[in-house]
Amino acid sequence: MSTDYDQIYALIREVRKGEVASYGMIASLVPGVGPRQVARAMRAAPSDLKWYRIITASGAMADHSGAEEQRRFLKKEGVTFKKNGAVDWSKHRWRGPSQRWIKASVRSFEDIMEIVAGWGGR
DNA sequence: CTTCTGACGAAAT
DNA sequence: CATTTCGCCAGAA
Repeated sequence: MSTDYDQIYALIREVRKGEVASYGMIASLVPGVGPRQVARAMRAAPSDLKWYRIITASGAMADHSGAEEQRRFLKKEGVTFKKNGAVDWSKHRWRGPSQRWIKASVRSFEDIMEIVAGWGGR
């Protein structure tokens, strides 16, 4: 549904330069949406969306044709990688949505906080 | 309606 | 770590 996609895009716009989020992290904030749906939304992502800030839970680039390009974009934004080539989550993990986004969410502030806490802030 | 297919994820091996 | 297995679930065929 287009509505879900818009929710997903809105969240990704919350991820700032030098930060990265996983498909699962984004999905967990949109009721009824799973990781695979976030991935599906990426295929039709608006050209101005910073799609490359979304990676897999393991820290690797998802398996798609633009993976190499994605790695370059992230590097250019200052994202660092570990020996195995995966993004260093402890240094670049997205902190969560802004206050403004939370207010617009159907979910309670507490629920959002619990979800974000589950990402293991480190 | 049934099957197949993923820019995924968590757990098991 | 790397691989495999299975759960998920919206679209396409």
